[in-house]
Amino acid sequence: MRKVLAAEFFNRDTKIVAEELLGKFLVRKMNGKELAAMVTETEVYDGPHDLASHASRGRTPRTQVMFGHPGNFYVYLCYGVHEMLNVVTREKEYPGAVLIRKAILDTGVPLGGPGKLTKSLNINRALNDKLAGKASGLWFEDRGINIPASRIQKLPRIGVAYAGPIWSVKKLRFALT
DNA sequence: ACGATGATGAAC
DNA sequence: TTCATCATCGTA
Repeated sequence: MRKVLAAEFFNRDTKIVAEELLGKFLVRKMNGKELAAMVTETEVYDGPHDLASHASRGRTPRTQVMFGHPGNFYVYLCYGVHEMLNVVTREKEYPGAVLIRKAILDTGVPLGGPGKLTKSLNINRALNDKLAGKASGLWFEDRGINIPASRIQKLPRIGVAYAGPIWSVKKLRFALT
């Protein structure tokens, strides 16, 4: 079983999408070859009220992507150094996204940390606002792996202390054990 | 513990 | 146009 995830997969509750992306494969086409990595850690950035989300400051040239089409990538530069990969969730006009934080190559090599993951898979802002799919050279696949809820750990998000005492501690990071 | 490194958004 | 800030990582 090998099914490319389409836009409707992402047009759902952001937490559901973040949870269901665990065990799915992120596939990158690079110079004719396909590199596949199973997603093992995600983070939820959901809605205008989420003070950790870029969208909490409203629609800006950068964040408009989050208000856009579900299934599009949101890629931005972090700390002037690292490209961060997100997928947009929910219907148009509602800002939601899932940050892809970790994955493991089918060779067993872990891609740990969102900055290292994008570097390894040659992902950058050229993919910003592009639809996840074979046309863009980067997509998600369901390869039939079923993840039981007992294997999903819910933890606080990383690096969001600026979001304040409520939003910084919410357990919106999902990790596969 | 800290510096690299540059885009972003808000203020002036 | 300036300025503080930042969804990280490698080195110390």
